[in-house]
Amino acid sequence: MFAWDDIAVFLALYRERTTGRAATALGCSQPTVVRRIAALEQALGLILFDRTPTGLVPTDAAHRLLARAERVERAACEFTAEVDQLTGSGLDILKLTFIDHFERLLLPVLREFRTRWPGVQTQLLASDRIYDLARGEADIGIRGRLRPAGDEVVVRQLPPNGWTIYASSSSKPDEHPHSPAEVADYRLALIEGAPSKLPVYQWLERLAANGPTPIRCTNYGALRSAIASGAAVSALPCSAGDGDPDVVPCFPPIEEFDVEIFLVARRAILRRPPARDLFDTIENYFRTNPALLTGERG
Amino acid sequence: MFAWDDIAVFLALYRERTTGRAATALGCSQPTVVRRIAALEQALGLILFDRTPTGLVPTDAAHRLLARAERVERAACEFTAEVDQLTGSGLDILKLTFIDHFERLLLPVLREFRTRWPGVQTQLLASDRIYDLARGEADIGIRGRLRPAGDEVVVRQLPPNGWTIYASSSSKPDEHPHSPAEVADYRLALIEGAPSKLPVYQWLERLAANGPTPIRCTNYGALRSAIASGAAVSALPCSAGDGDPDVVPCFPPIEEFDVEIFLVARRAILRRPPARDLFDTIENYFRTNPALLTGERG
DNA sequence: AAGGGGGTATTCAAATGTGAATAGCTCGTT
DNA sequence: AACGAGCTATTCACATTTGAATACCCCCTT
Repeated sequence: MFAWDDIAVFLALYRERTTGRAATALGCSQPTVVRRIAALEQALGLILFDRTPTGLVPTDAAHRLLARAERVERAACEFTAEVDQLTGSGLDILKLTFIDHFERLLLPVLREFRTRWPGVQTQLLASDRIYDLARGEADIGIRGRLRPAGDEVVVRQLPPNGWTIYASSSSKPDEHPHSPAEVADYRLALIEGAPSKLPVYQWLERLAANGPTPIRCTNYGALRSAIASGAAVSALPCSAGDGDPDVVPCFPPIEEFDVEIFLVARRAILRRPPARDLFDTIENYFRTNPALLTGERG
Repeated sequence: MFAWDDIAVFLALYRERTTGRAATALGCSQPTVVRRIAALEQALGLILFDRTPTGLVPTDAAHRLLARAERVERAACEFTAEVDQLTGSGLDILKLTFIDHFERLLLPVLREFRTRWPGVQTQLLASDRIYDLARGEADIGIRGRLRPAGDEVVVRQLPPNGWTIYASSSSKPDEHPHSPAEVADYRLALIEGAPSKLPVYQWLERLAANGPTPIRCTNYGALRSAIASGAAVSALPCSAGDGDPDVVPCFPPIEEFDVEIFLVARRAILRRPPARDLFDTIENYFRTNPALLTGERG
């Protein structure tokens, strides 16, 4: 059996990509990170990172495990959130809830926020459940598709989340499509579950019906792996794909597949300066860097 | 920040009720359990257990935290399940998925199973997601309400899960109802989310509309606390309430609120003797102790 | 009243995990 | 070719955590 704590090491390493940065993120020393990740790999019987002179790069196994690891982290965050409700010490804690991969997109913002307000703790809650901001289950969040309603919440529309087709960054120019019309000629990866209802994946489903047998994935992590490995091409949100060194966009985002995104906060919480600051910072961050969401357009 | 590992200590202690048994369950020594739980309480700023000469009894806070802690545990189990899929070493692992509190109900069975088949590992997967047995995401499970279908799975109907109204075990006879007709006269606790669709809670919703303002809970743990504390009465499945020292049934289960329960296994997995054994043992366990599910009926 | 069995908490030597310093590696630059 | 920046891995003295033994406490039985 492995130590659950080591999952935190895995996540920090996955996000920071070097043992040194992961160590500061975890609040321990660099040798400790080396040992703990080695111990985890040993316990799991699995290589999670390839060691390179520029840092650690996650193996395929690591990509497939990411979603599960994040679930553990979120469950732990919810545990502490509940603790804080019980102790009533929630006064200086901000509960955040973002759609899936946005957590990573906002890492620099959150890091800077934590240094600016060292006394304020931030907690990331699970996003697969719909946290009801009006009831105080979360303070600030980013929601997709449906505009949140109600007097209790303040809503700001962000630049739309663009989507396009991605291929492995190691693929040659002729191994991936260069326009939507060419997509049908390549092996596709499809996603199952809730995301499969997005227009872009429904489009891919229709294309796949007449093309080579598609690869079916149960979550974004697996989908990403399928693309990164070069086994297939598929759609990803630009907010996830554009920052990912292992995949490249095949062409600019397809506007009709844009998904609306909203920054939401409890009205009450915004009276507290740190919350107001974070809210404004996030809004500003995406307004000044819209390409993070929309992708690079012509 | 606390150590995620200590959540495992909390869970073991919650289930075993003594530091000694928790220690053997965790595979560490009794002093370690004492220190780790003390450290956790210190870190959280919360008393989780009252120390008595007969063992540790969970405080109200512990009851409210149980569900969150179990989520962490399940997420961790899913993590290892994924690891085992990746390493292909899943040969001697049985993946189980039960509806919520059944995990605790089956503890004695699982413990005995583990001693009878020491080489076989058991993993409990999250039950809030529907694990598809046919696809091999889980091997053996207990499902409610809908009879699972398909050629890939073997299904056995278990005795129905009975439901009745429970009150605090410290309440006096005149502080709780003695028949369904009297229920409307007491303060009720109601549950939100998926369980609220069960007939028994819909009945309570209707009763509450004309009675004192009800207490609303978001999960079974909170509901149980509300009842145990004496703040309200409400419905619980007999499989959960009858084994709970802090609550007492007010009258025999109401038959019309019975919920059908099915034991399910992948057909393929039953060819392996340990799986077959566990399957038969669980079925037999509930057939010889139907009251565990149905409750004590006049 | 004495004794025994169940529990929690404490002690102390031994095992384990930790961090500062550093070795050793691969790059791009001079 | 030498250098320095940036990284992973190792070393070793030190701090922390662990477990066997045991103290201690409560309660039931004799």
